[in-house]
Amino acid sequence: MSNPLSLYNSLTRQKEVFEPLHAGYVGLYVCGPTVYSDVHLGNCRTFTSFDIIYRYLMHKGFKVRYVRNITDVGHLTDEGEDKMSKGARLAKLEPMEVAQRYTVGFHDMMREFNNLPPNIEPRATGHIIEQIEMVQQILANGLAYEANGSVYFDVAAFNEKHGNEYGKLSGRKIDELLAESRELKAQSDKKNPSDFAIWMKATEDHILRWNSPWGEGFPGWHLECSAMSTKYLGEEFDIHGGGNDLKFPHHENEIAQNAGSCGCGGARYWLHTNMLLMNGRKMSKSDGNTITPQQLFTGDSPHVTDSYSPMMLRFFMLQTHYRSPMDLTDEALQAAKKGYQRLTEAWANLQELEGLGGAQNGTVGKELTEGLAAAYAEMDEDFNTPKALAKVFELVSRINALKGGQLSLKEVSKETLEDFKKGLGTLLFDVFGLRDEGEAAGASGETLGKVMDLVLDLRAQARAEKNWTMSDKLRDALNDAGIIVKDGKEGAEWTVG
RNA sequence: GGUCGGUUGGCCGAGUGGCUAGGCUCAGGUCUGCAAAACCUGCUACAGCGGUUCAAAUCCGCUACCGACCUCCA
Repeated sequence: MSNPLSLYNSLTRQKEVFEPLHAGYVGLYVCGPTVYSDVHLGNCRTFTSFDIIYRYLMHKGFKVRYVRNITDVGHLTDEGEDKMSKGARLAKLEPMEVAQRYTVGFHDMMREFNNLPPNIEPRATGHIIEQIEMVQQILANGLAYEANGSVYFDVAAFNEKHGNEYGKLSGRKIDELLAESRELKAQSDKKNPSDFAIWMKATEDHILRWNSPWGEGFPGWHLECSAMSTKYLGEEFDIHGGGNDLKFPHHENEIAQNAGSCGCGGARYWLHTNMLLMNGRKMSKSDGNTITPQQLFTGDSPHVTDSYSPMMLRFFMLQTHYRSPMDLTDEALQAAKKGYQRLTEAWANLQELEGLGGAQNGTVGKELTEGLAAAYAEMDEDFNTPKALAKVFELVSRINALKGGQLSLKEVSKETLEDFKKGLGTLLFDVFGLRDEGEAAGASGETLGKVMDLVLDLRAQARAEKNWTMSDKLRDALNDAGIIVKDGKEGAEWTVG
C-alpha cells in the first residue's frame, strides 16, 4: 500500500488520488448483468476490467467488499415489457427459471475469463422490500409523486432542493432535459419527460409483481442499484463502476435516488469502462456485426479466422486501457495471440532458471528488479494495464536472453531471481488474473511429455550422427501433429502450437 | 439536432509540453546442419489548417471524419 493509487473519477472528470472512506477498506459496487439472455461479449470486457481493478485493490492491501448485482426484474425492453417476463413467455418458462439459467451461464462465462466472484451478488428480486422503503423515503422527502399506481421521481423538485445536482455525472443540463419535448407515447402520468419511474404499476399480463403501498407493481430499474449498494456498502461508499453506456440515465438516476432518499452522497468515485467495438462499429445483432464469446473460443464465426482462448482474450483486453474503446478485429486478435504466446513462453523459460543465479547483481539483475517495479507502478496510474504490460514485455526480452545465453545469469543474484519470479508471477496471475494454462495439462499432458522425451531423444541421436534426413523427418511429422520443435543450446524443446 | 469523447507509424495500442512505449508485421544481422525459436539492429508516427510557446503529437480555435450517449444496453 506504499504508493498512492490514482484513478479517473467520472464524477469530477479528472484523475484523483484514491483515498478510501475507511482506511484499509474499500467498498466497490459494479452494475451487473440483466439475466434474460446469454452474456454479451461486451459484458465480459466490462466485468474483466473491474475484476482487474478488484484484484489490484486487494493486491494493494485493501480489504475489499465487491458487490455486483444480478438484475432479474424491472428492466424494460423497447416495448415497455419486462425483460424477464418477455424471455419467460417466449420460452414458456417461469421468470425465475429464465433468471436462473442465464445466471448460471453468466457465472460459467466469468469463470472462463478467470474473473473472481464478487463478495456479494444480490438479486433485485431479493430486495423488493428495501426498494419499496426507498421509494417511501423519496416520497416522504417530497421528491417523488404517485400517479395512477406508479411512482415517479420528480427531477425538477430534486434539482431545486439539491442545487441542480441532476445531470452532474453525465454532463446533462436539466433545462435541456426539461425542454426536450420528445414525442414519447404513454408518458401521460409524468409531470416532466425527464422524470423517471421508481415504482411501476403492473399491467394485468405482467408476471413479476409485488404488493406495495401503491398497489401491485414492480420496482424501476434504476432503483435496485441504489437500494442494494447502500444496503451492503453504506449510504456513502468508495467506488461505483459500470459501463459508460450506463452513465445516463441509469447512474445519474441512481445518484438522484441516493440523495433523494437519505440525502447522502452514494459513491465517491465513479469508474466507467468503455465499449467494445467490432471492426470499428458497435456490436449489433440486427446488422450481423456481433460475435459471442463461444464463437471466439471455437473460431466458428465469419468474423474470425482462428480460435482464441479465454486467457488470450483476457490478454487482449489488458492491452487496451479500460477507459478506451476496444476494437475487436481478427488482425488485432492474431497479433495479440502471438504476443500472448511470447509472454507465456517467457514465463515458462523463467521457471527453468530454477536454482540458478550468481552471487551478486549486475546490470541485468537491476533491470529485472526495476522493470518489475515500473510495471507495478503503472497500475497505480488508473490501472494502466497496457503500459504495465509494455514494461513486462521489456522483461520478457531479458528473460529470454538469460535463457538463450545472450545475457549471463551471473549478472543476477539468486535472491533477485527468486524475488523476480515471485513478483512477476503475482503480477501476471494474481493481478492481471491470467491463468497458467500450461499447468493444466493434466494426466494426458504427462503421458505426452514422456513420449516427447523419447522422440526428442531419438532425434538428438540422429542429429549427433548427422542423420539430417531422420532428424527432419521427425520434426516435420511432429509439426504435422501440431507440435513445434525448437532447437536450443541445451537441446530441443517442444510446444503445442 | 443536442451533449460528450476520439482521430497516433503497415495493423493494434499507450503516452508526456522538450527525452525509447509495447505487441504484431516487415527488412537486415547473430546463433544454427537447415528451419523455427531466441537475441540484436532498422522501419520514427501522431487527421487538416491556424494560433499560443524558446519548444506542441501533447495547450487553444476552426474544419473534416469516427464513435458513444440523448430510448433497453456493460
